[in-house]
Amino acid sequence: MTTDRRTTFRDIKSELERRIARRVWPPGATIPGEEALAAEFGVARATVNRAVQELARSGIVERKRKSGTRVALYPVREARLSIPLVRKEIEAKGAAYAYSRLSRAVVIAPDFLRVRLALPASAEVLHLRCLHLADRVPFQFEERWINLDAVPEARDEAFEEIGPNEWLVENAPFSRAEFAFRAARAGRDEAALLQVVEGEAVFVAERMTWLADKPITFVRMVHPPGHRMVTEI
Amino acid sequence: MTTDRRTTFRDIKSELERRIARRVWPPGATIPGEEALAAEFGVARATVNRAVQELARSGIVERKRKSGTRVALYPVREARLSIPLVRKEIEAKGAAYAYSRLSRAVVIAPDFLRVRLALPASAEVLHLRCLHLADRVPFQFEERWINLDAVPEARDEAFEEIGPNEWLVENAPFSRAEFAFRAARAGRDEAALLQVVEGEAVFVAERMTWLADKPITFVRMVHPPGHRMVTEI
DNA sequence: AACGCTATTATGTCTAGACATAACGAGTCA
DNA sequence: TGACTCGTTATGTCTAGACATAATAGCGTT
Repeated sequence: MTTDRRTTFRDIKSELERRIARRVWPPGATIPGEEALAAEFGVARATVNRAVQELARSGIVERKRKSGTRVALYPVREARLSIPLVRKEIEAKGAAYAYSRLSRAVVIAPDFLRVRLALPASAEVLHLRCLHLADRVPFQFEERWINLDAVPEARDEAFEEIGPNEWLVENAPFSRAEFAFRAARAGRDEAALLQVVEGEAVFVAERMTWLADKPITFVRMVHPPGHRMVTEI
Repeated sequence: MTTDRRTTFRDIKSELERRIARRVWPPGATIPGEEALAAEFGVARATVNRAVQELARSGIVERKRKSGTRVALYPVREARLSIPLVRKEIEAKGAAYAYSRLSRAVVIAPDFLRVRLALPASAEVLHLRCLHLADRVPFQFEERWINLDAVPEARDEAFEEIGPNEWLVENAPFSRAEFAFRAARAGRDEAALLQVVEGEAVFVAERMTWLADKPITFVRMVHPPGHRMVTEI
């Protein structure tokens, strides 16, 4: 006996995907309207709507009122890149996490930071340097600046037990963030901390965050060679 | 006269976001059920459902049947990383795009590829090496392998005018892709092609794609130093 | 105490129908 | 010819009600 469940929006979504993949509807073609698809699959229009909307969100089709829905010519594939806490990332690998604060100082924001975060002249920031280890091996060197005007509570935190990342997650929510990833050569300090040869290729991730247009923090995270940032569609 | 439109799921979503940001519901707290929120906002439960589901998708809350919805303790922030065609990427910068095929050969899949794509022994693949330039400056070195079992048409394409990326977009759709990003040191060949010093830190992006569990292609894209991959939330 | 069944509960999804809204095209008027 | 208006159409969203499903808590049995 077949378990004849009713058709879900998922069924419809994957059937539409299949047709697009098999070029029943080639790139650029307009696919039938929601009404027609609803009739074909024997479901309510809302169900078709949900299926097609999800396809649109993932960039496989493009929708426009009145014009209809068409298969995207150059699908802008979007990978979702999840950015967990370092600790979570390390624990997810099954490794033991360890954290160490290297230095902490309240300083006048250096020029490059003033420019990038649009800080006023002589703004005070908290400068932190930390190391995150996985199974006692250096995993990430973190260099962070926190805008003390936006997060004055940071002035009273030593960051000896808890990493700035985790502390900020709990104490300073952000509404907008900007990420950048690049390759760089390890400087003398970084190389020593990460226990690699000076000049080695390191993976650098930078992040700036804001809460309602007020800059919160800028962080540079340096990973030793071999580190891979992975994602999928 | 105020245009009193009715409350949409967007209104509800942003109100919930606001409450979470202002710690009306601190991290870890359980927020009211859909029924209760629907009553509060004076809307149908389906409307609340959509709002909360979108929050769940972006990682701000976590939902579980029976247990309810709670504010994520460590919100797994998800950046959307759009992966356009190289050509589009270069043109978007306002630079002139140029493409050049360096080599093309049908070969037995090398071991590392066989393993990564789970190809049978002695599977034939098309090996391509190409260069993409922005304003005559090397922008990306592309080394690609195409599974000829999955995409036999590739055997008849010279790839002298059109890049494998664009060709595949139009001729071999994929349903799943896996990306990896890392830093590496430029080998002798790569360095020469990208016109950088050997051993320089280059940004490497790798991508594997499948169509319904059938491996399509593996590509290694190497960018010269200075390249930044940027995204935001 | 350990196990397995059952009722309960919150979310997940579907339906049928309705109105809203963007965008195009045709017809109207200056 | 050009600007404006209005109807048409496909998608966008909401409602009210229903059933589905996962997960838990509590109960009873061994």
